[in-house]
Parts: sequence; structure tokens; C-alpha cells
Amino acid sequence: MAELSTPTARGPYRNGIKRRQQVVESASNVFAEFGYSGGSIRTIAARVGISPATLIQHFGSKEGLLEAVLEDWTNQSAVHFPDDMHGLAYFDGARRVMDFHLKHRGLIELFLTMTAEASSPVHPARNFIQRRYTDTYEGFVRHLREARESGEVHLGEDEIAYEARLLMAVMDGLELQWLIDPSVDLAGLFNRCLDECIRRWTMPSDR
Amino acid sequence: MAELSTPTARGPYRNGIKRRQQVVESASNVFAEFGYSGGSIRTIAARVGISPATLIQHFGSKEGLLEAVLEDWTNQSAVHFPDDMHGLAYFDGARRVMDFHLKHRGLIELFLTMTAEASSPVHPARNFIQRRYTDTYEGFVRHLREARESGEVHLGEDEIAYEARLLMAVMDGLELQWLIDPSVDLAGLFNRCLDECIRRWTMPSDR
DNA sequence: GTCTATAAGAAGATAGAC
DNA sequence: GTCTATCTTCTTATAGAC
Repeated sequence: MAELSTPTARGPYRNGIKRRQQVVESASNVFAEFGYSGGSIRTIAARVGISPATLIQHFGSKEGLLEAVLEDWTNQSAVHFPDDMHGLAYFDGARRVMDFHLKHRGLIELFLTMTAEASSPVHPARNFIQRRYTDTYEGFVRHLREARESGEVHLGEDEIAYEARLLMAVMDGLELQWLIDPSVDLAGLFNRCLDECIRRWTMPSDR
Repeated sequence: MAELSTPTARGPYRNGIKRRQQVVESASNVFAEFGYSGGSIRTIAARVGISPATLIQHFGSKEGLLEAVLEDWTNQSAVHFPDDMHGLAYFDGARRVMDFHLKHRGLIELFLTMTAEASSPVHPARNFIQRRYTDTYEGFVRHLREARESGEVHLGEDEIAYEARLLMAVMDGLELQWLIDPSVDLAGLFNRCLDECIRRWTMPSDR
């Protein structure tokens, strides 16, 4: 019984866990490449060298696999957005998020494909994506308010809402252009935009 | 023979043309809703009340139908972007583009879904989308240069490139947020952003 | 845990009648 | 021009052997 309590590197679930992670990564790539509808269980299974049946055995259904992919993606993203930083420093940390995205193209491909697909109310990832956007927006607003209270920036309440939405839009929009044409200088454009945002936010009597 | 030369409202192709347009509109909606992979010939045909076989007869293949959809979409978009305006007035006309998008949600859903899907090199709409982005970017740059030459704005060459990319990003990004959450005030946010862009561009010795 | 075999259905596309 | 019927292939998912 003791061996069964916690799966470890030597424990009984070692292979299962490793395999599961392999499948999730394969699925992320395939969904990023072909979308959720276009990416088939067969393709995903073939890339890790297992049968479609084994894959289904692990995740129950294609939708179960999607949930695992989205969960994994949240974890990967969360690691690289600064949760310990506050106020303006939080937005300065967004540069590192972009650097991370640049090095993990598949991750952002997955996210934007899912987001566009999930504009349909029947898409299985719709709730997840909606929540994700709400969380990001509220996070931006919260940190801008913090920055205002500490005197770092000078923004009214409606300006905070506007700037939060705009920054989100710029991030998504630049990433979209970069996906279509990888020669677009994503990091350069975003850093410049962030510089000007911060400059604008910190200017006294801005508007 | 005379009756066959040009299809008119009374000509022999009248029904065919009307039917064809119906199918293209249905396909636009279905592709917008489920993406290209997820949208099936069967669904598209059912919505216009014809058989899948008839649809294929008209367009040859699913990819042929996609081409017709993209062509139609270009025509619809082109009508509402001001080709007769130049310099700053051109960007002011972008407000009307947004108003048009707001009233034709399916069109923008189609565009953004296609764009995200087409980040994959094997997607049949990839070339089309790439060209579309290039054209838009070059259009923005051209009109900003015109505005500089006529003394309307004060921007360096690299600032023009930056502002063009950023405005494109804001449009796509705000539209994406609006698709996910229709309560987002797309027109309001964009108009405010455009106001500030124009204000920034027209400021002497901006940077 | 993983496989083969297979069910049950939907996909794109074709043939030929009307 | 549109249909029904059908082909082939591919889809997700299950059953049961090893």
C-alpha cells in the first residue's frame, strides 16, 4: 500500500505520468497546428508512438484530452507571469512573458487558435477561454489600481479600464501578426509599446 | 447564343448565381462558427436546403468553396474601407470599418478564425491571409507617409512602421476580446484609441 | 498499460437518374 | 441544376486479448 500513496520518479505510476505528459505535449502541438476540430486523436497518438485506443484509455475522450491540454497550458503560462510583482513592476514583467512566448511558439499558436475557435458558443473550450480573458483583464486592472494607490501612475478609473483592454489587445494582435509572419519583430514592437504605455501612465496630468 | 453571353438578372444563370451567393453566405457563417475544418459541406448545404452533392457540383471541392468565401469576403470588406480617402482621413475612415464589423459579426469571426487557423503552413487559406496582412500593413504605411508629406503628421520612417503594426494589432485584439465577450465596447475603445493615435501623430516633435 | 480489431458514424467526393 | 445512392476514407470510441 505504501508504494501506491504518492506517484514518484520510482513509483508505480512513473511510466503512466511520463506518457501522459508526452501525450499532452503532442496534443498541444497538434491542436495548435490544426485547431481542435482539425487535430485528430490518431495524429496525436502517432506522434508519441501509441495507438489511439491507448490515448482514449488515458483521457476518456477527446474533450478530456482538451481539458488536460488547457490545464497544462495554464500551468506553463502561470509559471512565467510574475505573481510576486505588483504595481508597475508587474507590467514590466510582461516583457519576460513575451520572451517566453517567442521561444514557445506552439503555446501561443494554441492559445490564439483556441480563442478564435471558441468565439462559437458551442466550442468545448469556450468557458475556459472566457474565464482566462476575464482573469487577465481583472489582473491588469488590479495592478494598475495598485500602481495608482502607491502614486506610481496617474490614471482615472475609466482610463485604467481602457488601458487594460488596450494592452491586452496589443499583445494578442502583435502575436497574431507574428504567427502569420515570423519576421515581425514581436519583442521589439511590444517593448516599445510598453515603454510608451508606462511613460504615458506615469506622466502627471496625462489627460 | 446571345442569351448566354452575359449572366443578368433575367438571364439563364439567374438561379445559379443566386444559389451560388446563398451557398457562399451559408459557408461564411458555418466557417465562422466552426472553423474551416469543423464546418462541414453537409451543414452548409443543409442550411440552404440543397444536397451536399449539388454544392460540390457548384464549387468542385471544399477548398473551391473556401476560395469563393474568401473572395466574397474581400469584396464585402473592400466596399467599406475608404479607398478614396488619403492621409489622415483614411484612418478616420477606419471608424466606419469598425461600425461595419460591429454589424457583421460573422465576417470578423470568419476572419479571425481563419487567421488563427492559417498560422499553420498547411492551411489552404494561408497564402490569402498572409497577403491580406501584407496589403493592410502596406496600406497603413502608405497613407501615413502621405500624411507626413502633406505635413499632417510628424513621424519618422521607423515610427510609421511601428504605428502601422500597432494599429493593426489593436484592431485585431479588440475584435478578439469582443468576440469572446460581446459586452466589450468595441467601437468606444477603438475610437478612443484612434483619437489618441491621431493626437500623438500630429503632435510636433513627438519623440 | 498497451495492443488489435472493430463498431458506428461522419467526412469529402463521385456516378448516374431525372 | 438538382437529386438519391454510394464509395472511400477518416473520425471518435469500445471490447476484449495479452
